[in-house]
Amino acid sequence: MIDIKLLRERPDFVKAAIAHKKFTCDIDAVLALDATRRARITEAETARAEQKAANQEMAALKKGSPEFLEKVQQMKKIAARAKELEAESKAADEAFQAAFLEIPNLPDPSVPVGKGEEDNVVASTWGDADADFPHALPHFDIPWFESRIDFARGVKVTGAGFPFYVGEMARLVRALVNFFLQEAQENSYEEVLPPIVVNAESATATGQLPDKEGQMYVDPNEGLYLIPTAEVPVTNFYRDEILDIDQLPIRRSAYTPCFRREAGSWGAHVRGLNRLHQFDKVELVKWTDAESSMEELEKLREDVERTLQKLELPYRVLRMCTGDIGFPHAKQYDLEVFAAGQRRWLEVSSCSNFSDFQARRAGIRYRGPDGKTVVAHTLNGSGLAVPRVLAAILENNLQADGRVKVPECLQYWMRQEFIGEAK
RNA sequence: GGAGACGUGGCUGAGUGGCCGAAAGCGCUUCUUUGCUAAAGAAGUGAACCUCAAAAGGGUUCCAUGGGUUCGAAUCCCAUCGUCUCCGCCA
Repeated sequence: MIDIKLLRERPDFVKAAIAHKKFTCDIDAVLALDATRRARITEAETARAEQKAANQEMAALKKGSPEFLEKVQQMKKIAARAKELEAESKAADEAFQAAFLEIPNLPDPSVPVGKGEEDNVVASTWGDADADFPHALPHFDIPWFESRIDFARGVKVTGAGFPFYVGEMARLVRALVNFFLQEAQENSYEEVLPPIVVNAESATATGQLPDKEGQMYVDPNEGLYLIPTAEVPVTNFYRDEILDIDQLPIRRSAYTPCFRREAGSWGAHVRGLNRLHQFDKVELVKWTDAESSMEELEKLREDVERTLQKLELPYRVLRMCTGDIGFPHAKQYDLEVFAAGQRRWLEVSSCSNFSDFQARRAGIRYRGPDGKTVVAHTLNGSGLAVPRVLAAILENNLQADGRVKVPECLQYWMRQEFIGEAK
């Protein structure tokens, strides 16, 4: 949710700001609904105040006296009218809320204007994607790939997109998770191990509901959703709470499996590890005050970049354009590693500032220096998603002899320098 | 899963139909006194929304959540959720 006051006071500014986002909404209709709603609320509250005042008088009368009985008859009418107006005001409010929820967050002025993917700006690159990777292969073409990451048995046991990681590959995944968590800890993020199913309130607060319901796995018996990202439970940690400004910024990290139905997005470029229904990810989440979130976004991006650098994978940073940032996003960077076998850039992290948009939905506030409550800002970024990082490692580090060199930073957990030895 | 008890403000806890947004205590904030701290005293101390150009002020709502009864509900009824105790089951 954006700030309703801003919408009322500067509707043209809001319209202009979201004009370049890929979401459409009718600002004027929302404003009209807001006006109606406020009129209805005032009516209903006036009627209710009248009723309450009259009720006070009743309390002074003797019960059962003629005056009392007469008053009761009058009161019935007033009560009925108040009830009616209240229902109207509630309906008007719901209509407004529903429409208001459709308004996307305003992009930050620093976000490049653009229509879609093609207009994203490469902000920086690290490493040499043009270097010679003489032995690189798409990871799914490595001869031993299917014996270490077993898609066929995953299909048998669960379905497509749920592979088994076997032996040293399972250990490599675990090594990556450990490494990511350690990096997060070194960057002052406090680790949490959250629930991986959430209720509808949580999914709504972070913006998965109502729009992206089809992307989540649901348990209709309990009304619970498997999380598509740890962002959901972790951000909701402080839902409906008022924080102390001295606590901010709060930094948290969380490892979880993530579940995505990816309905409709199956097709080309999704072979192997490129897109899965279940994958592991370490997520970084921040809560900040209203002033410092942009600065914290840069720090968040730098934190993730350092981790990528330690893995020695070439990557690039994209400044996502207005047409490609998400619904709740004010600003977003995507980090993509270069997978030399496929010769493709794979998104491994998305670092985002939601400004106060998510926090307003989620009721996350803090008490400002003057004692007033202020809506907090929330941010998050992957730090990092495992399968695509794994894919890039397999492709880029493939040796002439068919083995894959384990990055230095993972050897502490792997206790071996190469994987993919002939079995 | 079965039986029972319970869910009130930051916390403890009163309140069983109108005078209750809610006693009292604790905590917290400010002030006074004091060389400092402590102690003592005084005042203040929830949120959301509507109204108001803004502030002040006024108003409405909120006693787990959602319905209902009633002129009137924290208080009565129903459902849901949660907590605790006992039993069963279980990693």
